[in-house]
Amino acid sequence: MADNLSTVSSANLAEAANVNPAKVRKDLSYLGSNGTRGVGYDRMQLCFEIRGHLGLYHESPIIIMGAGNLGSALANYSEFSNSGFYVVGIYDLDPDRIGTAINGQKIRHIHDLEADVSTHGVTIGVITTPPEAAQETAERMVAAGIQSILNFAPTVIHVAESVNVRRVDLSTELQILSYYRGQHPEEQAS
Amino acid sequence: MADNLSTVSSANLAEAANVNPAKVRKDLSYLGSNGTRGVGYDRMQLCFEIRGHLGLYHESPIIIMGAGNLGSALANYSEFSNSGFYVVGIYDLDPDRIGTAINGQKIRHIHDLEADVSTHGVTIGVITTPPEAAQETAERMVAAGIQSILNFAPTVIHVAESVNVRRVDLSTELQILSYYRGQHPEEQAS
DNA sequence: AGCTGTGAACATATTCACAGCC
DNA sequence: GGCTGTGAATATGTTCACAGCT
Repeated sequence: MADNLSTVSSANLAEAANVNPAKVRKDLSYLGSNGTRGVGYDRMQLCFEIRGHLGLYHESPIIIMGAGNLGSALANYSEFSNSGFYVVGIYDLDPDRIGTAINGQKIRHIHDLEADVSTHGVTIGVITTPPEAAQETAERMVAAGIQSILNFAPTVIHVAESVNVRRVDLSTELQILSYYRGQHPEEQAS
Repeated sequence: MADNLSTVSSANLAEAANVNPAKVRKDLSYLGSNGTRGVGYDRMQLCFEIRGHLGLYHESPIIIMGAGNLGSALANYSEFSNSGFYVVGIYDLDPDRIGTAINGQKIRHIHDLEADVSTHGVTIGVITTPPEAAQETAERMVAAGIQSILNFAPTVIHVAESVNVRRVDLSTELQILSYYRGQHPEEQAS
């Protein structure tokens, strides 16, 4: 790791990310050939290129559906601002929660959703509702104009094919760990 | 979907999970052949089989490192109890938080970690610390006897190969959505 | 007839290995 | 000499398609 300051090699990156150097090179090659043979990748150029490809130069507004513990945690998640996202609203049905502020964000009633989405041009929404409300919530989000959904509720939601859905299930993650424990001593990620 | 009550077909399951029926069958076949040709899978037997394979018949103790918003949210996450996990301790360094209770769970000082892990025989730990503390925390967990780590900190941690690590990065999830938006109208998950 | 279980076909992802450039 | 970029080789994952059981 005799680090040159302005440059980084696929081997360096691979070590940091716990992956194979060839994979780093192949993946980066899809963004165009930005490295210099015999030298490596220019750090700044690489950052620039990656951020560009991820669309992080325009900050994207997101909404959070459900102001329970997880929704509140996400509203406070400062990492989002470093990653090109900002929360424009947190929505709930519970009258006790509505109007309460989380990290400067007022919790809003779900009937403000449609207006907010169109005002701010939001296309990404996060579901942190209880599982039984997730499907209905998803449908309402889609109807309001949301195109991409990150679903933390432990349910599979069904929406139009054109809507992008990713599911993150915390229990499932633990179950996967639990399953691998003792069975496969190999690393599967990092 | 002419549902028989005690039996379920790979097509039923596939529809619910948004995947291909053949995949369901192939996956289930790894647990042994539990279906009946011409009929389907017996619901109860299937549940039993899957729970067994995931090791959910013995409840597993877990610990949570970091009592910030996310750690607190996880401590309250009721779905864990339905999935075979229970939280034996939440640990933090902040003196203002220690002793405070979250959902009946007292936040404990990190120096109780080693004793608690060995007393309860904990093998799974969750990291919800700030990123700069994650590596150190992971090392301490491993030294205490933790064998599987679920890492929510936006950092890649490096530990012995024998330790199972899964990373869940909330910003990355959004970035993936953001990347796919507009590019691939196909579904990638559910 | 209906549905599982699975080899074979296909698709995708990862790694190797080396030519080509600096 | 050192490191990228990439075809070819390998490994893994998914789907097809159908034989075989009920």
